[in-house]
Amino acid sequence: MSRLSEREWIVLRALWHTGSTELGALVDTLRPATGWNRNTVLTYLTRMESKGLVRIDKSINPHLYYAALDQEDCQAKERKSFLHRVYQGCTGDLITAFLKESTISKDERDKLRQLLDDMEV
Amino acid sequence: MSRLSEREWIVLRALWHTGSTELGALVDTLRPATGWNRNTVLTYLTRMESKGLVRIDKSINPHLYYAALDQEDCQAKERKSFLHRVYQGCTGDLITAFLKESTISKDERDKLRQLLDDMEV
DNA sequence: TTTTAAATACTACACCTGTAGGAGTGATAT
DNA sequence: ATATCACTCCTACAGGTGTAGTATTTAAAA
Repeated sequence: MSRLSEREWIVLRALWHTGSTELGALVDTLRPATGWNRNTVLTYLTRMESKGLVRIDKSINPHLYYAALDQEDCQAKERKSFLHRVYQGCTGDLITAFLKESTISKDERDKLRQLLDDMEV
Repeated sequence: MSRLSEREWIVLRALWHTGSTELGALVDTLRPATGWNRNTVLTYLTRMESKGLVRIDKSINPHLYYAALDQEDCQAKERKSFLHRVYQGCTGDLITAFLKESTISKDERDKLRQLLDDMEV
């Protein structure tokens, strides 16, 4: 229900990326960036299962771990929370701030312009 | 050092808004939206002081409470964290997502277009 | 100046989070 | 078959967070 923690995002990103994973492979994936101990990852997974963030297929051995939530749903929830927490709902200010500090490519700028144009009724 | 919690944002927003505040006034400001007990607010304030988020002027009575951090700095930190956590650093995707679900006014759209144009070297 | 109302200080407690260690269990390599 | 190594389960523990209650001090009102 509440917001995902930093670590939960890291775990979910890995699971979204790989689809379904055994513990060992997941640990290997995560270790370079995080240095997490195998049991640390396992604890995260089981805690996240009880929160409904992860699904564990225990019918086979080793178990298979899945993200239980849709990535776009999680992003949407996080967007909403961020927008209100940091910008009190003012999307214009938010986008302006991101835009000003970004170094997006010409292509991306064109795509955004296109999006803006499409919004004119 | 670590990210601000939801509650910490709420307290800081109030303090940014009012500049400096006595406890009673702060509680009155916060209660409608939060229902927080006076001592709950006080606990937040003292904990936030030890984290360097709030400054307390104890030379007078009742004490005066201030935000110890700059709002724009906090927003920038949160933007950075959000960008990487949720969009792995891809500002274009992020802005697109916010734009698509927004209902920003024509004025704001024009301002954004202007910003994009200014970015063309 | 005594009562009262507000403010502060101190304490509490349950739940969450980060981070594993140890013990048992199952599969695998020899 | 047995030793080994990964995997799972259970346990632990410190520090953070949400949410106050109690006790004490200060200021204001009567």
